[in-house]
Amino acid sequence: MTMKYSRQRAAILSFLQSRKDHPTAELVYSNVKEEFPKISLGTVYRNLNQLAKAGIIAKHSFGVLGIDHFDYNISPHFHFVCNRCHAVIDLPMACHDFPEIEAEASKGFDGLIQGHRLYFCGICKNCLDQNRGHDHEQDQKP
Amino acid sequence: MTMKYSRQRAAILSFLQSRKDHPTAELVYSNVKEEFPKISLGTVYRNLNQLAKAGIIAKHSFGVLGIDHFDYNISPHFHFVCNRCHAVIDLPMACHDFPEIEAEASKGFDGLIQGHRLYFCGICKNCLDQNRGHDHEQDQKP
DNA sequence: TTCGGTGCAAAATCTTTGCATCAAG
DNA sequence: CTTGATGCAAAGATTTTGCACCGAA
Repeated sequence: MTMKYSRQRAAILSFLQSRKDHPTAELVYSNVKEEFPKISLGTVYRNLNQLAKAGIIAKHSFGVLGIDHFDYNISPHFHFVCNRCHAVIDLPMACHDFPEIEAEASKGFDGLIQGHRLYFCGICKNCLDQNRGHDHEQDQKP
Repeated sequence: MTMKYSRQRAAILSFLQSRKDHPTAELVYSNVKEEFPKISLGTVYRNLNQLAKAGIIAKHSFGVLGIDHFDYNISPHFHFVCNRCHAVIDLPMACHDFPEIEAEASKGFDGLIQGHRLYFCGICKNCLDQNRGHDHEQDQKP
């Protein structure tokens, strides 16, 4: 199924390119809506999924609330998810794979291990600054 | 908020205890329903979440389809998620933490890193056996 | 008797899909 | 013209919640 040009898809991709955070479909929608007031959320989802399937963008699902995040940066890198505000942030961490991890995981395991997912959790700088010296019962468990 | 005994919750916990896979709420529901035909899915969710919050069971969200999995085994261990059938399987892998990973992730990062999540993906033994020598376009991307 | 638990149904979230129409090639 | 893309609304799938009633302590 070849991909035909569309101004909506171009706008979606361009918006994604302009941000270094990892927008949700809803956020993409509300921003692209400024240029295309009649665009529908369905179109946004269709295009994001299509671009992801084509390997042009990346779709990440961190277990948080079952919400997908989309990333223009498809080069391998690690992510940080804030336990408080759920922001997704790139880590500057050098991206060496940990190949020994998969080798070790294979020991004594019947199936075929093809890859692994690793991401980090904690409190982002914004949230740290916002409430110093408060209690934070609302934090998620690690 | 103290926890009062209920036969439904006991049955849910007992079912979870009987399995070494990681049932979804729906699966817990359909099984406990045999003993309590009138139990509702809402009750199952309320109890699973309550037990998880109390630290009696674990709730895992692997990015797959936004479905939660519940685990009677709360001791730290690693998981494998099948890209084809989405089964969640415990790995026999020795559970040494990789503490150097978090130290390295902190370098050059403003926020506070409190933990990380790591799990493995691939094809489980069942799926490997079921279709040898076929194409597998339906496999998810790593 | 009191207060947490249950069943039921409705709602909240996030995402996908059917269909008539539109527009790129 | 042909086929993919859009907008809209409806439906899916998963999880949560309001409420009246039930049952453990």
